[in-house]
Amino acid sequence: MFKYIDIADDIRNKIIEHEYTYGQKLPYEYALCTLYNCNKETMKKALDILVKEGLIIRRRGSGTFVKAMESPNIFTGGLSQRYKGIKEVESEVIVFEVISSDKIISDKLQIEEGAFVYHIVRCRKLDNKPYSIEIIYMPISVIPKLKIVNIKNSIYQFIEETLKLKIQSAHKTVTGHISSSLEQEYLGLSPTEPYFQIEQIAYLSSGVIGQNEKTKLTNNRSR
Amino acid sequence: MFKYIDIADDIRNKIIEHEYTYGQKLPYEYALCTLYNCNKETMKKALDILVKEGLIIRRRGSGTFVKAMESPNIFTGGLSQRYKGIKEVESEVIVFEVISSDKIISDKLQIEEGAFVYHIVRCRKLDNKPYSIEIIYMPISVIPKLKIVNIKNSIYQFIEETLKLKIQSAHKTVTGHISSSLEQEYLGLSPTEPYFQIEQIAYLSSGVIGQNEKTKLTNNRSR
DNA sequence: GAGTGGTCTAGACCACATC
DNA sequence: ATGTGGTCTAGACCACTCT
Repeated sequence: MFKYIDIADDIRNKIIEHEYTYGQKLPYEYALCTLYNCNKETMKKALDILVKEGLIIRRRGSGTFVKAMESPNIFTGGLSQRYKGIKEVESEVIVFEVISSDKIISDKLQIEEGAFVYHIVRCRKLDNKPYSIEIIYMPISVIPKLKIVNIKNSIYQFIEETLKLKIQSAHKTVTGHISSSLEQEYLGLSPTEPYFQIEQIAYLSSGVIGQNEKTKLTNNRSR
Repeated sequence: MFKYIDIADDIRNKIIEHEYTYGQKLPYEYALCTLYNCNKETMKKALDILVKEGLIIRRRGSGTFVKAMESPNIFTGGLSQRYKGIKEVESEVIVFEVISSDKIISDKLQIEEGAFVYHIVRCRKLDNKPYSIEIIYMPISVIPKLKIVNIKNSIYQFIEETLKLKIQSAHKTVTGHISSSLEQEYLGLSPTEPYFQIEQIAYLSSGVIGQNEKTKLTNNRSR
């Protein structure tokens, strides 16, 4: 019925059938436009669908890449959330260490088993009431100089504002669990009280750090 | 930084501050374009943001409306989901009756307390394994002629294909719960096993039934 | 500077809703 | 028939990345 949906379907099939393989760069946008005989905006609509589905990633200035098996840069799990709302949040850092990754973690992050990763456990508080435990595993190669003060608040904020790196995309999956003893202790749950687990995999816009100092943050909204 | 985000911010503020009130029709798209000095596509991008946020609803041929307090047409709750995946689904109908709505239900559906609603409880099965219980409340005025055969499979499908009504939008909220005895019985959960509750409120594109018989369903995808 | 995506526009045409 | 949104286009310009 609609061109951009047809195009998205076609490209999705090519990804599923490995005609476009993991990590591969897709043809230049205008080349795709020629191929599908459509306009750039229409192509963008089509590709935006696949971006939402997590199949591809688009990098301004670089290109469009098939994402599925590409390495995420951060893996956070076990964010057990009890309340929503946008308020000031504080974090109590429970664990901050560098460990050798086991199979599960190395799989999630697509790194070599045994590679060193930060292991961070934070208890996040809202109005002094704990509302979530966040467990983060992140390869030390992403931010070799991470310090404990950096993770007292939002790690994402630290990454974006201090290190001038952009979180390119993040995908979340939600599952339900019975609270473990760790959660019970820090969140004050009863032994059978369930909670949410949100697993998030984040991608930086570039795997490489630094040399972005010239980037300016323009926060001025027009109007 | 970007015009369409600024416009969305501005209109969102006007909705929050009740400058545009619940149920009100927003100005014609081109009028908004004039107001914000922008193009139609840009305006669409802006409004699409608010659609995603659930603040407005857009009806082709009718207009754009502030949604928050508008009456949903269907309220389904307690869909406790254990597995995901797209496979064939069967439904065992556990309850199919018409009841008088209590306060909670009438609030959710924005109808008069005591108004008659269908009360449907279905156990959905995947490969003969129960995976969810779905509890639906729907004003009888939406589909006065609903029969039990119609709900053996997807109610949404029935509504869309047989009655030629379009589900205009649906919003879901997800919460976690300990399984109740009902869920334990039908899903075979242990007493403390948690599950998901997905509460969904669906809006039809029109509150009025019938007289849409001329609508054709064109399923032929080009290419 | 060259390559690549993102935004924005003006205008055409189409699909659906309402009268 | 008229009002209203949705899609699509051609082209301009901007923002970011990489070398």
